[in-house]
This record gives sequence, structure tokens and C-alpha cells, in this order.
Amino acid sequence: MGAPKEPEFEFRGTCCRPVKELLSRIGGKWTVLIVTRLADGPRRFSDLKREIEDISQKMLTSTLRDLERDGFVQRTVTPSIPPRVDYELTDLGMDLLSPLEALGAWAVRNQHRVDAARARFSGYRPAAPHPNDNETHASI
Amino acid sequence: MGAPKEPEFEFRGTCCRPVKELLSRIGGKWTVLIVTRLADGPRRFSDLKREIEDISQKMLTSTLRDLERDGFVQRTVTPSIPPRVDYELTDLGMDLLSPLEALGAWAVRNQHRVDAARARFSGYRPAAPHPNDNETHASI
DNA sequence: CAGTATCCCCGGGGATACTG
DNA sequence: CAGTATCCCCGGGGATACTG
Repeated sequence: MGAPKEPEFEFRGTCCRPVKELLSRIGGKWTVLIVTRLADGPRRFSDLKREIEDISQKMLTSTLRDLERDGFVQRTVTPSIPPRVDYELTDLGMDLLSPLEALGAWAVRNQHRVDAARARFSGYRPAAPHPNDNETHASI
Repeated sequence: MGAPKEPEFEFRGTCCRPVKELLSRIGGKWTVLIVTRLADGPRRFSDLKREIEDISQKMLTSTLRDLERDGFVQRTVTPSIPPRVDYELTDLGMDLLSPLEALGAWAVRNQHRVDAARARFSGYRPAAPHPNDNETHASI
């Protein structure tokens, strides 16, 4: 009976569980950082940890696990002592780079337009302020 | 004088606060849904509320406010009683549609590869299981 | 080295009631 | 109609300690 009422995505005609999932995956704090690091070639766990530096062990592990689970990353264990684990992009992971780069390029190209909009928004807007913009109204 | 150690994004050479910001914006639960609705033309607040249906008033308001702030959406008030507020994509918002559609199309095209990866991942993996895959080991 | 276990915090998001 | 106010919850993410 009840499918647990997930909001049904509709993306310009095409239906959208996959879109929603991809969006929430790349919306994660570390995913894109890790993927772009791996774009330059395979990395050991400790390489990634060192290169990204601000990431916690836990988030590196769990983000990599999610990426492995979804098929973007291949995990290879070399059972030595100490153990060695390498991560690399799969074909699927490499394919993902294109739309990601398109989005990244767009963000960089249009950054100034967003910044300008923000300046306008927080600046003086004489007409039609939002109801509770609790600005101590300047009048007197 | 520490800048509050934000992880510095590096996206294939180009630096990346804007990429990070765009990613977290479209990673939001409702942003893309709203933007794609507006892609078909201007909508009143209540239209969006009705069309998206599962969204709460609060999230519709705050997501629209974020989109307005960043310059993707234009908000137009008609001070009648009851009031009427229309939202529409700005040029910036419409420009965003391209990379978004590219990403959406990719997600749909490659959905089966992700699904296949997941099936493999949760299925029987004889070699190199993760340390604590606490599977009640089938042996005996 | 490459993890796991535990504890904790904050903010995104939801529900409900109220308002100019 | 188009919001705001309040209260609440959960899970993403961080810190720290421990381990095969």
C-alpha cells in the first residue's frame, strides 16, 4: 500500500527519481571534491585524506562508500601489512565529469551575476519590501 | 584572523566558492522542482503551492526567497486585496536551465548503470568485503 | 594504513496556528 | 492570498578514541 509519499520529481517532461538522487549526491559537502581529485588519477585513502585535508576520516570513508555503491568509484584492496586501498573513477564516474564540469563552468562564469543580485537584495530596496523585513524603518 | 576554515574548492583548475554555493543551492530539496516549474512561465505563490503539493508553505517561501536573493527569480507584488505575488525566472534563472537540463538528462540516461552498481554492491561479493560488513556470515 | 565506534551538534525541513 | 511564528525532529557532518 502506501508508497511513503516521496515528492514526485518532474524534470521538463522526463520523470525524476534519478535526477533527485544525483542532485542530493552531488549536493553533499565532499562528493564533488573527491570526484575531481580522482579525476586526476587513482588515489590511496591516505592520499585523499591529505589532499582534501579538511575532511574527517568518517566523511571520507562514508562518501567514498556511497560513491562505490552507486558505481562511480572502484575500490581496490591490496592485503598487505599495513593494508593498501586504492580508489579510482569507474567509466561511469568519468562520464559524470562532463555535466559536472559544465555546471562548474557555468557557476564560475555567472558568479558575478549572483553576487550582483545579492548586493541588490540586501541593499536599499524602496518598493515592495517583504512584509517582515524587520528593517528599523529609516523614516524619522 | 583566521578566515573560518572553509574547505577550499578546486574544480579542475578553477577556484570554487561559486561552484560550492551553486551545488548546495541546487542540492536543496525543492530548488530544482521550483525552477523547472517556473521554466514553463510565471506562477503565483498559490500556483506553485498547488502544483508542487508536497511542499510546505515555509519551504516554498524560503526557497523562493533564496532564489530571489541570488537573482534566479523575480518577485512581483500586486498590492490588491487579497494580495497577489508573481514569481518568474530572470534571465539568469533561465540561463541556469541549460546546465541543469544537461545534468538531468545525464541522470536519466545513466540511471540503469547506477541501479546495476547498487545491485552488485548489495549482492554477493565474494572477494574483499569491507571489514565490518556485519553480514551474519553464511559460513555454517 | 584504513578504517570503525561513539558521542554530539546544528540546520534543513516539516506541522500547525496565526495575520495584514 | 501570501505569507510569518513557533515548535520539533532527523540526519549530515564533525571530533575523538580505538583496532586488525
